[in-house]
Amino acid sequence: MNESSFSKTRCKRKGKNTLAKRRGQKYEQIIEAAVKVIAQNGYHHSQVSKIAKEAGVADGTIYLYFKNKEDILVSLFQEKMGKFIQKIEDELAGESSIEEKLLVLITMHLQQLQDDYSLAIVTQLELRQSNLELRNRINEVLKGYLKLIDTVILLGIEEGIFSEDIDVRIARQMIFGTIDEVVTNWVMKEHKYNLVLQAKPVHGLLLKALTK
Amino acid sequence: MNESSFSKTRCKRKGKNTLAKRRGQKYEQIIEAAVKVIAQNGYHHSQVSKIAKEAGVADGTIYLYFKNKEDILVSLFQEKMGKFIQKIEDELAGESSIEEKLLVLITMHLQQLQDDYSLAIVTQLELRQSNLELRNRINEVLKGYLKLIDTVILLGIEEGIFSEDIDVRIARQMIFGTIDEVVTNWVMKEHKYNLVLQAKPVHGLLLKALTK
Amino acid sequence: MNESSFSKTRCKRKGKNTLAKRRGQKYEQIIEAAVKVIAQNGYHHSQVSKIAKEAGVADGTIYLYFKNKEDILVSLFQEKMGKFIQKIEDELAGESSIEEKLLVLITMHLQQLQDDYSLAIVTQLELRQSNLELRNRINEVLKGYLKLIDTVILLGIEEGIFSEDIDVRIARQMIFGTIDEVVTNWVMKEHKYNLVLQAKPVHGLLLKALTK
Amino acid sequence: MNESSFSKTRCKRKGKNTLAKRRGQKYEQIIEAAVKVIAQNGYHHSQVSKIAKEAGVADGTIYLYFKNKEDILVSLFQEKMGKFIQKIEDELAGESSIEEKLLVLITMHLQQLQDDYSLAIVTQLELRQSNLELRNRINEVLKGYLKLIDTVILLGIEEGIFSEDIDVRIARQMIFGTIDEVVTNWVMKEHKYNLVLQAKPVHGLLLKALTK
DNA sequence: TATGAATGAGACTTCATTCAT
DNA sequence: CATGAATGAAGTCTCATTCAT
Repeated sequence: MNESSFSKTRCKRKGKNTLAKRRGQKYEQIIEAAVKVIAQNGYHHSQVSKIAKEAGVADGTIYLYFKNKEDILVSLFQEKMGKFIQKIEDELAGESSIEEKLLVLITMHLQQLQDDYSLAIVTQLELRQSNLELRNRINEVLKGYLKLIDTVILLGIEEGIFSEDIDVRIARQMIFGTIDEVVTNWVMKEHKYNLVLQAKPVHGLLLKALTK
Repeated sequence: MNESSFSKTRCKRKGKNTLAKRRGQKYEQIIEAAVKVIAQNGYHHSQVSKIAKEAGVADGTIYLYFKNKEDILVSLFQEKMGKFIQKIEDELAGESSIEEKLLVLITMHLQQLQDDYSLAIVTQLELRQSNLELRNRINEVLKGYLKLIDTVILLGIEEGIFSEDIDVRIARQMIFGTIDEVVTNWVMKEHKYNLVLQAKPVHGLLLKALTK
Repeated sequence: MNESSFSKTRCKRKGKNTLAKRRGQKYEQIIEAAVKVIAQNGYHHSQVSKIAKEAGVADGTIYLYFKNKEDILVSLFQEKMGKFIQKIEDELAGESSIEEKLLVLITMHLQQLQDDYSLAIVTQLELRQSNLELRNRINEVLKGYLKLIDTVILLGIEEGIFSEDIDVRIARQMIFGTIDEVVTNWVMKEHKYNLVLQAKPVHGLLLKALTK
Repeated sequence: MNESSFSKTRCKRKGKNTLAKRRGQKYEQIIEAAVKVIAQNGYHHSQVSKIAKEAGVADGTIYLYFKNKEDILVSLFQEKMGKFIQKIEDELAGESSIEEKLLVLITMHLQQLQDDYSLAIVTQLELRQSNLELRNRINEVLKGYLKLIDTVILLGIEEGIFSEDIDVRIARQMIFGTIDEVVTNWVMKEHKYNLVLQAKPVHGLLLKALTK
């Protein structure tokens, strides 16, 4: 994910052809199939028919659950990112010190992508191969995560641990940019090393940059 | 650019049409046209015919200078990135202190992309919409820049300014990831603010992270 | 046909679209359209779109039934030649004397092509405008016919009518080469005379060559 | 060659741009290059530029000696066939008996193509991949050879050796069709056996067909 | 004569989406 | 709800030919 995408908005549709049923079992099936197929074949070789086959449904069925192909991608990102953020938020709540909170954020970010390599490929590489419109929608989804990072930074400043001179936006871009870059490198190196082990040194550098 | 691409390799062409041609006026014309067209229309709407028209040459002429459409992109990146790095290297040579060197690197990176918004769009957004093979070739090109960053980090450690505990790879990922994220945000916000002004605060944070 | 092509092999298609489809009505439609279009316009001016239009289907539909353009040609040949041979075989079974069998073979060969001038153009002229790979596949199909000719020759020898000194391969090449040349000439002369009437004199010469 | 092509006619061209210079050294070079390139790469992969390169001339130079690409093919056939026929005619003159003449004709036909495998590929396979117009021009060239065959047949009848009931056209088609088929088979079998050795049995069959 | 860089028309094939069943 | 056969628009690349030098 680039720091440019994340949200919970859903396209509304009216009348009979609404996608109200988005919560069916097939909806999940298709999302999972999409992650798998895109991770395996790459964005440009992931035809709707291939996703449908992997999901065990007919091509046309896709369009009962998603407006179009792009909508699969955005929904995929929304689904996965929603859970991604939720987990981090839950974990953060249990920590008291700001240093711990930052470590947890970094660790959880790395952990979750290490645990789901297919998802990592999709978020770090394949999902970026999209047009501007799609990227903007993805950014809406990403915003939730960025706000979470902002919260941590602001809390650190409030508590007097982080310098009050810090430009929050830039600090957030540093945190997200660094972690994102670490993950992308890991993916491109075909995850040949332990990603979560990078959390400690990353935490060290970022904390040093932020603290008074 | 993702921290994953940069080099000087040139693809070979068969027969008479070899590298010699790449120095022709038309070669430059096509590269410039490609940057403009891709920045304007996005990667997926930049047909070869559109680039040819913008360059003022026939469609077929493109193929006298480039192996295929993808080759235009890679060459574009090589061409532009070669100059991009060269400028930074030149500027770095003039600075003595490591703090200044880091500031110059950040500033030049931001400056060059601010000065060429079309190029910024292409490197930050459009060029990432490529398949894995293309991305690997781009990464080769990017390597030169990453090595440059490594050089600065190692120098800082040598001089006793940066902590010797620093993991160079991670430090490099932080520096590149942060700057890259700053630029991408600027591009996605449609460059409504001065990008170079971000250099100072970015420098402040990164320097703080690295110094003993 | 050159003495070099004939078979029943079917190319495989991946996924759902397998041979089942080849029995659809559209499959036949496309084959018939291809014969007509190629006979009228020549191989090199028979675009897929033209064939699709003649068949009354969309361009893309062609690719649900055929792997590519070449596959239309091979399938066409297989389809038509299969019936061609079958008819001759059926007719031969009804004849007792070897002389009659040879006459039937010649007559049927000429008759069938005279009855379908479009097919004659395609087999004698257009289908030979293909690359080596295609020609080899066509030859596979043709083999069935050549074997049929061999059968007749061997029977003649067995029955003591044909000389046992005969080189079967050469005799077969004479029979096929002669009939093929007669048909090609008829086609190139724009079928201005009755082709079947050539059967008698051809039969006379060939029989004389073979008999003891 | 199909029994459908051969002549000495040359397209006339007027004014300065005439191809009067067709007898230059380069003319021969290009013809030889064309035979070699077409035999090696097949008709469809024999671009004008490839022939030019093989001939050691510039692409444009081709057009000083030939009207267009097709003209190279026709000229090639004319050149080669002219010599082909001449040789057979010369040889025939030395023979007295009609049986000997027929044997010489068959042998020479096979011999010349066996001696020049590149030419055999071109005449038996590649040259047939042409459009109707080209084929008609080639047939004009071939006529000379067919007339030669007719001459032998008529002589045989005159001398009372061949039956006077023979249809000369059909006899000629049998002779040419048989030899042509024998050669084509040899080429497609990648000339793995001695072609000239086929002359005797072919002669035996044809002579038997024709004699009283 | 000779060159060879430039031209530009032309076609195969893919694949997201629809809709009759 | 589900299907999957059918659609048809759209784009990359080749290569015969030209023409300024």
